[in-house]
Amino acid sequence: MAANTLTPVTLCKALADDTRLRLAVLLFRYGELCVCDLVEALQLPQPTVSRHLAQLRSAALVSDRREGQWVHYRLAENLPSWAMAVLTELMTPASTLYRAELKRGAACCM
Amino acid sequence: MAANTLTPVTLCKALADDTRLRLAVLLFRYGELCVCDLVEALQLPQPTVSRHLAQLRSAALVSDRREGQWVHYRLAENLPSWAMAVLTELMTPASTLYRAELKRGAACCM
DNA sequence: TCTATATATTCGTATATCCGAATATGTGTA
DNA sequence: TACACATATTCGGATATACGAATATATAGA
Repeated sequence: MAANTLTPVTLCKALADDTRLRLAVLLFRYGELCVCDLVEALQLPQPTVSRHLAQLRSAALVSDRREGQWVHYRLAENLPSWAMAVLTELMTPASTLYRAELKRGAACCM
Repeated sequence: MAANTLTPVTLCKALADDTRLRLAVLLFRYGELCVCDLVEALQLPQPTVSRHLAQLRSAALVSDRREGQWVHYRLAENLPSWAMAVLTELMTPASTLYRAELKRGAACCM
């Protein structure tokens, strides 16, 4: 899983999975969340969430920051503007679909 | 390959392949093209192009129109506005990447 | 050091996806 | 009907991807 340059296809592949798109929606909405928040919001096993986060990371779509035992994920800071624009346009319909996740994402493990 | 409702994930899956994204770029740019134009522009075997077009069709992203021996493809007319917005944002970087295809796409089989 | 908690990775397997090659279908024309 | 051209589909195999289960790693605190 080599680190990729973000291209249109790379971005689409990264978001072409329900779990990863839901993760992206949560990070887009809340800015930064730790893995346990994401696990709780998505109601999926922790290894599943970690694996998908690793894919998003290898697509250069998100970055992580460790703080003690927790690892916080966020959308990559240096995202190309076109990628941010695509994400923004996807958020409108996705936020509607994933309302339940967004609700659960409001809680924080800290 | 059942006909899908267009969701954010469906759209991303449809565009998560180099060939299909190039097809989308061509159709976005030229409005309507027949299969032989697309084959010429992409420099790929005709069955390959047909198969990918079928996937785009089953994602409800494109529609086709037969005219004699030719079948013309275009972006679906009834595309949800969010999908058109996402496509529009993807076109900027994709058009840069796929300049050669766009150049070849200017020719028409008629 | 021992333990608990948070997160990441590996392994095995099931399923999906892509492609080339071959073939089928549809349409126009002689 | 026979043939040519445009397009679609099927088949078989290679590769990619997703998942559950188990395990490994990292950090904090007793």
